[in-house]
Amino acid sequence: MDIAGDIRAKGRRMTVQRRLVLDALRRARHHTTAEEISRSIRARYPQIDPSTVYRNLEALEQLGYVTHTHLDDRVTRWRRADAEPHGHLVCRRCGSEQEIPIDILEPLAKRLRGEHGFRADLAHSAVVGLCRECAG
Amino acid sequence: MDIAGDIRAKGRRMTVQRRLVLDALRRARHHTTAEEISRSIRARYPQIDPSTVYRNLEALEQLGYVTHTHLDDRVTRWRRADAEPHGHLVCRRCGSEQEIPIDILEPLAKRLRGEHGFRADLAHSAVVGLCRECAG
DNA sequence: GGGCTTATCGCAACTCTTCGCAATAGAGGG
DNA sequence: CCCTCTATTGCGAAGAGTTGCGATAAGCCC
Repeated sequence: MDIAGDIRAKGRRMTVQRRLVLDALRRARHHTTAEEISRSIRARYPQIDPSTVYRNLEALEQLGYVTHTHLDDRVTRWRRADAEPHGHLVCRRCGSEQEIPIDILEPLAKRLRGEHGFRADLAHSAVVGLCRECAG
Repeated sequence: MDIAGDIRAKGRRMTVQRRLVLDALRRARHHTTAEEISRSIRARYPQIDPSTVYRNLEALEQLGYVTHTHLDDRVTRWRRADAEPHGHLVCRRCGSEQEIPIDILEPLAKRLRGEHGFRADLAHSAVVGLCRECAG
């Protein structure tokens, strides 16, 4: 697919900055933070302002190319939208993270939809608790 | 129960500032933010620094008197630990929040415990998605 | 009550993120 | 290729939360 053309078709523009943000997300293996992306871009292109990175992540999310997730801290994690969705378990004691298949969360999603008409996105936030080691 | 005595027994101290934070949480009906608590205290006692409020919330959480929750924004919500636990549904479009009985989330907690040895605290983070109205 | 130890405080500096605004530069049309 | 429109940018400043540090005062012992 032609991202640039698609973006233009939606009345938005493909700028150098936007492409750099997309590339940084492409290079990143896992979830990254805006601050990390900003630093990696500014290493080569110091003239690019952090606020531009923040705004582009938001714009790219609206356009459907990236999504964000919340682990247990207050930091927003970003990744490409075409990566496969999964859930997260985060230990509140040792901070360890593990990914889990999304279908484990499905029954709950189904129930929330049936009983509350609520379409849950259970990949959006991590499940917080105690991991096997910390629970003892 | 005597909170002051309990705190001292744990080698911590009961200060004026700590008591004010506890009182503010007691007055608050629902989840509040650190910033809100800080403002309400500083209205009467402007000499109390916001950082003191943040540090006290953290200390009181360690001591077991308060807990925090994450809704969909980056803001941490605080409440007394003795309030009854419940889950949250937050609509990512309209921002509406609703509370749900915690036992709806129980089956998932049980499964995560069985399959991953993970003790999930499903009241800790809100479930994000689309509410009935916004899902259409 | 006085002295001692150290948890806690207020302050100042700093980080991360957001916002308003004037300047810039994509993109479509002629 | 030039012109026009406006999405987007960089900058400066403000918000919100965190951290280091010297000063303060809570709690314990006598």
